[in-house]
Amino acid sequence: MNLETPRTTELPKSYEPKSIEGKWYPFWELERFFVADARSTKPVFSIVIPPPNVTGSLHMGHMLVYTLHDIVVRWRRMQGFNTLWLPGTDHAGIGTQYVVERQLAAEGKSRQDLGREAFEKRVWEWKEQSGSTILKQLRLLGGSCDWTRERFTLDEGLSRAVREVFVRLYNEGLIYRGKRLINWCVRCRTALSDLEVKSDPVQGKLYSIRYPVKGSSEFITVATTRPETMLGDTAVAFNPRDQRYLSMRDKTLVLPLLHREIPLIEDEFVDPEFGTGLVKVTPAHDPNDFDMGMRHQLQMISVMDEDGRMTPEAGRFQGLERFECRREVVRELQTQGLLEKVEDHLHNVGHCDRCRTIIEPRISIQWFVKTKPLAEPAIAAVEDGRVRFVPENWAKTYFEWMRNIKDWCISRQLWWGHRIPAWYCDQCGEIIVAREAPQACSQCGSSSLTQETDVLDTWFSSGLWPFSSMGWPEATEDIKVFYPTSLLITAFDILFFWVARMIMLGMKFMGDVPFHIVYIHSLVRDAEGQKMSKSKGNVIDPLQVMEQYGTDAVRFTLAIMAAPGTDISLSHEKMLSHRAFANKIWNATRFVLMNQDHPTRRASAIVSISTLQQELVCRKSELSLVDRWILSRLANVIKETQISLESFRFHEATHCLYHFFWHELCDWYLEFLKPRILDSTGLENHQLSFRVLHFVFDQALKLLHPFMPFITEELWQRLPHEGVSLAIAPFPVSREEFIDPGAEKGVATLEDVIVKIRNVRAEMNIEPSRKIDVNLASSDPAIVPILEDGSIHIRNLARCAQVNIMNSLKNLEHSARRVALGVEIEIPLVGLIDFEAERAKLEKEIARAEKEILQIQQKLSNPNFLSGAPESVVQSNRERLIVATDKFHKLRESLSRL
RNA sequence: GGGCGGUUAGCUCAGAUGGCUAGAGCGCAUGCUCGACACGCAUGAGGUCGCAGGUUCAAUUCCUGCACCGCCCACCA
Repeated sequence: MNLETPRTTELPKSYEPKSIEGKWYPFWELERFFVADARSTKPVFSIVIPPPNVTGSLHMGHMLVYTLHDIVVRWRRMQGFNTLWLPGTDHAGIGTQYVVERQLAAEGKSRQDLGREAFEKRVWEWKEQSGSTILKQLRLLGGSCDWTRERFTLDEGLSRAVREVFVRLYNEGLIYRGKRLINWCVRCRTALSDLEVKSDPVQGKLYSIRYPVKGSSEFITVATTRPETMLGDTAVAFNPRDQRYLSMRDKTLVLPLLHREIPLIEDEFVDPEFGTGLVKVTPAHDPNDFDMGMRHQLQMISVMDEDGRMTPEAGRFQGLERFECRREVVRELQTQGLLEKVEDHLHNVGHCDRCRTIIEPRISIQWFVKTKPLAEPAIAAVEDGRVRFVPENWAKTYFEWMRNIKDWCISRQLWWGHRIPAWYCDQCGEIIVAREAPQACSQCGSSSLTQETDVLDTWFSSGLWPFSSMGWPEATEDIKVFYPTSLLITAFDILFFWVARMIMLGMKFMGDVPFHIVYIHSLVRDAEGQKMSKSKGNVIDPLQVMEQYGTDAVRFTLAIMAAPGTDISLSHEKMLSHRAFANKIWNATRFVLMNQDHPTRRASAIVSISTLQQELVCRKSELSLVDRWILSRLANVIKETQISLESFRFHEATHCLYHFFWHELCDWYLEFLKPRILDSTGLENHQLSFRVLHFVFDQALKLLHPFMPFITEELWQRLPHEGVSLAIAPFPVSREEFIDPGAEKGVATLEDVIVKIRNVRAEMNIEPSRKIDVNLASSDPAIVPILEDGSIHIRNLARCAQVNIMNSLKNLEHSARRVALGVEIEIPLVGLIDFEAERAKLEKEIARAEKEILQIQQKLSNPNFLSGAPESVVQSNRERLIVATDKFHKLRESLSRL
């Protein structure tokens, strides 16, 4: 037990986040509170970070996902779990390479100028220089990661895991090398997976081209958006159900410009309704055509190279850039009278996800993962609930994709990444796939081997993250203890890229799911609901707003807005109001601190919290109504917080705590207590009340700590406390003994009575300093003792001189009457207000209202006004009339009561 | 073309398995230098819960259709 004597340090009147945020993180880290223990016997809670791009810096999306991580992790840690939050970064192959290439471009250089080795060195340097930025920022926001376990996807250990997986999948035939049509980015000069292609609408043209029929003067017409690809055509197709072309089925066509003979084929794929019902088939440059080419054993002619320039196959168009070639082809066709028509055509075109260049479907030799066999167990794992999605409708999206999964192109012609562990024998061409570089060819024994130059898709290594980060393929302690992880928190946009692949690879190599729950968080948008982007200039920088409003306020804002399934429209107003909440916490606690030093209250600080709680349970009968009430409310709030957190309803947990702290604890409980606290005579029961107060604040700060770690730690350390840090203090547990519906109902009645009296005071303009008498009556025998008990509070909070509790009201003239929850209220007004003056005031206002009504009515009955004035003006006058009439009636009512 | 989500106060949004006087923050109005807090306190105004049907004793909540907005996937050349 570590108890400190209360401090009397003067605290600033308003909360200054900067003055305290800096000191706690180093303390937590130094004390190793966040380090998980593989040998602990406590129940385990583990989570791995979605590794950010190593060269990235914190944006609001990160801030949200890390805040949610930290809330869950801190909560579980306080609950006594052996908690691991494993941090790290991703090498982000194409992304990082693109960034460094742009840097080089600014120096007027290309990666080819440097050469592979020098380029890789350059990227590593960049990584060393900027690689820890985002992790430093993660500390700033309070992320309670276990830094002793930090990993990087290109670490030696993780690279070993990558090679191990590659070799095993290859040996099982689940990785193969093949010549396929893939998505090619001519700028990045690499293959991409289907997921890395984003299709955007482009305003293009649809060209109708005539293909002459061999041995006749006839021709047929095909339509295309990409005339340059016709140079690679190896057939024209129609649907066999299409009667129009059946008679032509055996004809041969002559490809314009190149005069190559191509067949007319029949294929179900062709839609007879579109265009002429005839499709040119270019197997080497279109996915659908590729499939047709495979079905009909068509020749595949590549007319474009890896830079998007025309190959020798394109005849005299060789060397032209692809769009230049398009113009040339069109012009040539036109000259020859083969261009029938050109129409505007809006269609979707694939773009490189990274650099936005238009994708070129291209045939090349690449490495693929055969995904179907991996997908099956991964689908089953979600079907039978071993992996659960929150919100659960995401499972549908997951199934949809997984059930239609296509093979995954994993090779990239990049230099930054895991080099594929395959070697080619220069002698016999044998392919050797191995964990380490082989000495000699397994086939011919030649020692002249060349390693594959391609690297792997970044997501290949990310897909192993939950176990590679824990030391796999070694059978480490960490894997035994922390795998499968408890939870994954991530955004929906990497559901396929990452989540699906982790499930597939986890099932395959660990024989178990990588996590039990996938929580899909929402997108952070700006106040207008727009996506944040640099070009729109609506980006909110987390570091800047953390500075401006305090980290805790920003965290709290994100959490309270994180309703599952809806996007977050982040605004400065929201963060401002939660900064105010932090300030409220600060000042309420400051109030307690300012008053705890009185000798009669010291006693409350001498016991531990658990002892104090037990004492309050035992002495419940001695507690006052409001003490029993706040303890009951606290117990219910703990329960609600618990339930909300268990179901990832962060917005509910935060709402509940916000309301409890501000509107119950501060607005009512502290106000109820003030007279006692300020009374320094030191009566025994005051001391008990103070113990309740102390207990409630301890619990409230603990409840808030996962959301607002800095301010709560600071204040808790200043209060008498047990333990060295809130970070490892026990999370409150709801005690049934404190739940007291009677007290809750009683205080609700008191509050309502007080509100109704204030209501009258405000309406009648009774000066705040003027004390009034009230008569209260209730037919409910249970309420009478509550009123008697609470009359002191009614006097204090409604500023009453006398509170008379009676069987029935006196029915006084010149009084105001109200009904609260089961209580009738009567307030004598004689002597309180100057009836004459009050009446005169009201009559004057009534006259003014009448005049206004008359004026508007006159206007509205004037046909000239109605026809001449703009509709908006007429409408606003109608509205004004309604308002004025309403006001008039209210004033009349008040007058009649006087 | 298929799928998902949204439509509730002036604004931004909560309202899980149907029943509360439909809530919060900001904003607005009025009044408060009441010994924690003006980043505050008190009081108040403001809602046909997108539209049309249906189920039910009861629908903001469940079902069907429609309208508008946003997103994802697949794409017809």
